[in-house]
Amino acid sequence: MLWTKTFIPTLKETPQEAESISHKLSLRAGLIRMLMAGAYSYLPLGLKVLNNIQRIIREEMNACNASEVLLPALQPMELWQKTGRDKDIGEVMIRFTDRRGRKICLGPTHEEIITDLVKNHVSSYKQLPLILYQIQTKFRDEIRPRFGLIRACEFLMKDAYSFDKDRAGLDINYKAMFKAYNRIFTRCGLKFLTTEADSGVMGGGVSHEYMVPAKDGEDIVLFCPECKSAKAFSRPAIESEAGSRIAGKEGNQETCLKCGRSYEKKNTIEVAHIFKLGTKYSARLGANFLDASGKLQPIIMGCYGIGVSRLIQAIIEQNNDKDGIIWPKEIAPYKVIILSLDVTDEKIRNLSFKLHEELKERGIEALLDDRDERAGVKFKDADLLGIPLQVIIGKGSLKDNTVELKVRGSGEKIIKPKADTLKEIENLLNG
RNA sequence: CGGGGCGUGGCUCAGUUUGGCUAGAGCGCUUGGUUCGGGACUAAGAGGUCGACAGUUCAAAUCUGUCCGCCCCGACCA
Repeated sequence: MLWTKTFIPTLKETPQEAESISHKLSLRAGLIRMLMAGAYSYLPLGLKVLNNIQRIIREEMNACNASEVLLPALQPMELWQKTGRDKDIGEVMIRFTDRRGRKICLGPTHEEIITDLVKNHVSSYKQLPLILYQIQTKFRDEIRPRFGLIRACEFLMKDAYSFDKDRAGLDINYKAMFKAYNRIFTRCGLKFLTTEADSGVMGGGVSHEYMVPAKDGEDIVLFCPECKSAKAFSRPAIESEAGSRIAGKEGNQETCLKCGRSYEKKNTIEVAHIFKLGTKYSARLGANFLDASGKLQPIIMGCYGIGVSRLIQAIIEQNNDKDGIIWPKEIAPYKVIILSLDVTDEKIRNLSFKLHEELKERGIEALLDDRDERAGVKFKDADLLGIPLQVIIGKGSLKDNTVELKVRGSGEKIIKPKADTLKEIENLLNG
């Protein structure tokens, strides 16, 4: 892709609206723009990142024999009244009445909808287990949207639902999802913790949260440095510039239950939450099946959510330096950026375009900075965007018949004979 | 919703305390010249209902009131 043909509005200064690092960098690198509080537009670079995250999620979900569906955002209120969650969820749900007087809401989550769907088509134990998932926009009228994509009123979620004939089946699927999630977040370049958590409004029994340690994270986790166990913490402790402040309820468990060590508090971003739902939804909505002995049973369910759009910023929180973003390889919007330092020089220009084509032929997506800008501007923007590998084409490389590469993460600069360019790029990307 | 902060060209901000001439600067944008490997210099330009409405006043970006928007802290959550 040519820079001049796409839309990458980078900013030299941080817009007033941003406070957290990831929010600032998302705006500065031209990934997103705010339309209103809690609603963001994804620009070309942001969308590419979002798509890469989705690709990883799909690969790992499909590997668990989960099948992708896409459910409506428009939902009838009746279904929510049947489970009683219309009251539990309350004001967070965006509701309205259509022209025919139907009571409608914009889906904040989809347990009711998926259960209703499965109810009509699963009637035998022979059809179980079943895992369905979707990547879809959720709507929540959040009390306080904040930190850009971290807490938005319209956001992208991956939600998976497992349907089993017994508890043992649920345990198997739950474990499979747990492992899949570990792979997903590792591939996203994240360091993360898992905690046992409250299931809250979702209901059911066991649940785990995936928490990404980040300076500006909203959630506090108690982490045991000894046995590496972690625990959700309901009392937030915010380190502010004015000093540390503690608010909320007292009397929480301060030492590790397993080894007695004192917990460390970590600020984190919750990127996923998985639940063993049991029969809460199936029983209330009548999603039953006939077991091997011909007895009617409610389907045993689990649900598994990932905050997809939120992940963009969670990843940035853990992968940045003073110059900008440092994308993990699988997430990067482009693998390579070619800095054509002087596009008015025909030789430099031709060499840059030629490399761009050659990379394309090899299936390597590169961004070619073909703007008529000074070198300094291109260096700064390339660092800001965080594309893993920079190929710098200027007078120097032309003269010596060499190519100059810079690895964004390490800052390492590599000079190689021009003939080895493609080989070296492939080595660096695969290494 | 409660507490705090902010709102002035696309972006960052000055000016508001103490009302006073055609509302400023930097960045960005357009055109020319000089530059050209880490966000250049220079000249000439374009671009603003000073968040909105109402009020006070000879006179309002500036004072008063109401409303709206955005950010931060709390309850909520992927």
